[in-house]
Amino acid sequence: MSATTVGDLYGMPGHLIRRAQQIAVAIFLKACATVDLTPVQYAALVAIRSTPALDATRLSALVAFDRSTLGNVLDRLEGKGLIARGPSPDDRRIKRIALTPAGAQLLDRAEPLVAEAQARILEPFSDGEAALFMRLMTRFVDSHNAASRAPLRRAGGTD
Amino acid sequence: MSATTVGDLYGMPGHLIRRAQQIAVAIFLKACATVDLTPVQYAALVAIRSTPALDATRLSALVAFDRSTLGNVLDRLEGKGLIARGPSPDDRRIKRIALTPAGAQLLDRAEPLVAEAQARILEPFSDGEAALFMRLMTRFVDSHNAASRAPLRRAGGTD
DNA sequence: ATCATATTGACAGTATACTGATAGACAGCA
DNA sequence: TGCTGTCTATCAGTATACTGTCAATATGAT
Repeated sequence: MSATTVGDLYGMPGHLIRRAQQIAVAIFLKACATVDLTPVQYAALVAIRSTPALDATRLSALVAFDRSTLGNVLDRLEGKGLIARGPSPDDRRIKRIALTPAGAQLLDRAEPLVAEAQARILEPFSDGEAALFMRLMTRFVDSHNAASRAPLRRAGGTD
Repeated sequence: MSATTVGDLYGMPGHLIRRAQQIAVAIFLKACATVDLTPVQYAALVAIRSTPALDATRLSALVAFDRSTLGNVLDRLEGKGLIARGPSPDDRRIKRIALTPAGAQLLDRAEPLVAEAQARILEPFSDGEAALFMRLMTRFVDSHNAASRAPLRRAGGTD
């Protein structure tokens, strides 16, 4: 039989990945408390800044968000005055998304904080281990890219 | 200067970990569709089975859930008839949690499915890489254990 | 015994994420 | 032109998480 025990749980990749995500988010939020940004909001702002005339569907593919979730994220960013949404001249289905000046300014302030958070996330590792960790994780998400509902699709030209 | 671009995002540990979690959950849910269990629900059931006279607070520490979230998880498990909650004879604040026969049976059915999901999660890796991945992840969550709101605390005796 | 403190379970509020459905708009084809 | 299929944004429903708060209950110190 060999029924699973709590101890077995700790050795399951799914459990470790869930814990890692809990931890990474907590570190990010703590580091970015002064700019009041979540990891997802930060990623959205970065993608919006570096991609002109972006629409929600393309944004969701760029940063691997679920489309259904993205609408709420954008609502919050718009509510905070960090982005603006307007109609597209070409296609009336599309809403174009752009940073406001306030959004661009906040993003500038956020960047060093995010860099610090990322460094803190890798703190348990030596330089070599960190590189190895990143290589393994990159291969993991690349190999499994199609497995989640929100697969990442890199932009055509802009980045 | 050197403003972050979308491409930089892909190389951030936080982003990779978020993607990995998306992927691992998707694989789990697909594998366990026939038993209708989420990763968190499965972990709760395993912990409940292997720990007699468990209460919610101790359970949350065992599997590193947030206590506020755990109440809802237990509500759902109770609604599905998989667990039962009753008062403790010693302490009227505490509700004891136990598996129902239906819960035990479902857990038995779930276990091979979960094992398959865990194997599929590690599929991108060779055996050696998978072991390395697990070692790095284990050290990661152990080192950062205190960083999240729901740090894991292993049980005293039972496991 | 009483009072200060801690613990337990619960709740409201916010944010992320997925499923599935829908309405509006576009594009290619008969 | 009208039909069909596709794409866009959005919504309802469910599940996971975190913050902060609260009342009821225990516990330890006095």
